[in-house]
Amino acid sequence: MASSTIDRILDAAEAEFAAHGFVETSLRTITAKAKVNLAAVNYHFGSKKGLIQAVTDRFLGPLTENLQAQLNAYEKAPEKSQGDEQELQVLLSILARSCQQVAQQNHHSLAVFARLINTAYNQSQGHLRKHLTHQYGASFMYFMKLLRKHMPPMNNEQFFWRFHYLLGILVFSISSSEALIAICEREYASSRSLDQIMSDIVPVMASAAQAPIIGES
Amino acid sequence: MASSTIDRILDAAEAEFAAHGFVETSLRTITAKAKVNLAAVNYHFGSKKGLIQAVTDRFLGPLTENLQAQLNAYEKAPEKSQGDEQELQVLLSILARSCQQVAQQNHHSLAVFARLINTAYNQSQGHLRKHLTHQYGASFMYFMKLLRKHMPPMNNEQFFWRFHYLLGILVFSISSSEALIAICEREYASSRSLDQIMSDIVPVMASAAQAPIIGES
DNA sequence: GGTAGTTTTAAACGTATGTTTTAAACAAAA
DNA sequence: TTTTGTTTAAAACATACGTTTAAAACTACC
Repeated sequence: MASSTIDRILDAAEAEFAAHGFVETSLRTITAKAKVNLAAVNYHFGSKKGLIQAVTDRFLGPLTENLQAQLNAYEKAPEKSQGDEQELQVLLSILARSCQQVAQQNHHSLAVFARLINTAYNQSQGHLRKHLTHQYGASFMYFMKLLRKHMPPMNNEQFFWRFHYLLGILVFSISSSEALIAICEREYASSRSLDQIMSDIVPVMASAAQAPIIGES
Repeated sequence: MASSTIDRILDAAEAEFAAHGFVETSLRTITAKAKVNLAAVNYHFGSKKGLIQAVTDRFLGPLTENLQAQLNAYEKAPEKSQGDEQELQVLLSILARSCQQVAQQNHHSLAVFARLINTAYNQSQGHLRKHLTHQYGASFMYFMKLLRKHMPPMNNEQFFWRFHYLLGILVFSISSSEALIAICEREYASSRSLDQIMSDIVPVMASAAQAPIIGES
């Protein structure tokens, strides 16, 4: 079947991208791992850039859906007046759980996702970032709106920055998780999973979200 | 003079590395910008990897010196019992100020530094990371020791993770600063400098540092 | 001023990359 | 079975890269 080739390419690409980044992995490595002809990538995805986009879209689509569903359930449930700290943790847990669930049930690599965000924000030009915000921005806007309700009062710009500081924790932790886990095992003889990291960062992000605003914009 | 060539290469490399990352910038771009022959890089630095290391060593050397000096002054000054929150902010401000000072007086790009850390932690192999920890680890260990005094009680492993969560805020903010500043100007018609970002993240990092420990290792 | 050591230069080398091409293999419909 | 459209295959293409080479230019010292 034709889709078998496409899927094998996507799976191999995702794994290699996660392990070595986008630029450092060649189409030849991917097609070799996928046991597919080299030209198949350009045939099915047009270009390497198209493949990268396909890999990330395959993850971000289900993620935004899952996130939206969980946020709807959250808003319906009348578990009010828990305090902002608790509420923030609930919301951030939802985000973390969404990432994990989607990654797990579709066998996706969270590291690819994190590196994509990283790459998107590191590009000065920002074509990838614009694609992401244009395609999936709305879903995350909704999440941000809910999050903001339980953060200290601040203007839009201040919230923009604060949110990206939180994002830094998430993105760095996930994209560095492989190295950090390796260090942890060598240094403390303790094994740690990505799931644990995702749980760990929730209270840390919640705390960071609640840090007082000092300067005026 | 010979050092002129070396310095011009280092300056050009730093600027290009900061703008486009390590892999995406070619030696030809660097040597063209430095107005230097292509072979000069391999002659003076041995390889591209050697150049990257030279660029980062040129920053990290002065940084650790500066940091050490400021930390010594901090420890001598008897400004005790300010509360952990305050003390954390003082320490993190010292780190931020060290980065800014060294970057400014030597005209270095902080973005290069941040991207280097990012790259170091994204490599599964981690040669760069091992070089960094071996070369400059001791200085930062000292900083971490001071920081830990004002954080919730936790074991070594928990502190290891928490510290890297904080690092995520710093690294992501700086390495994405160009994109974030551009978005901010377009979206909120407000100009923001990297100096302001460095000040902004101090209380956020302090808050994150103080987040309660929930799970047992 | 000549000589030894160092630096710069221009050119080439070898290789790895993304992409394109052309034909063959295949699938499904007539 | 023939035909038509789609997918796969092998090969070549063009280019960009890091690196090396060998000679020229330069510098400093005797």
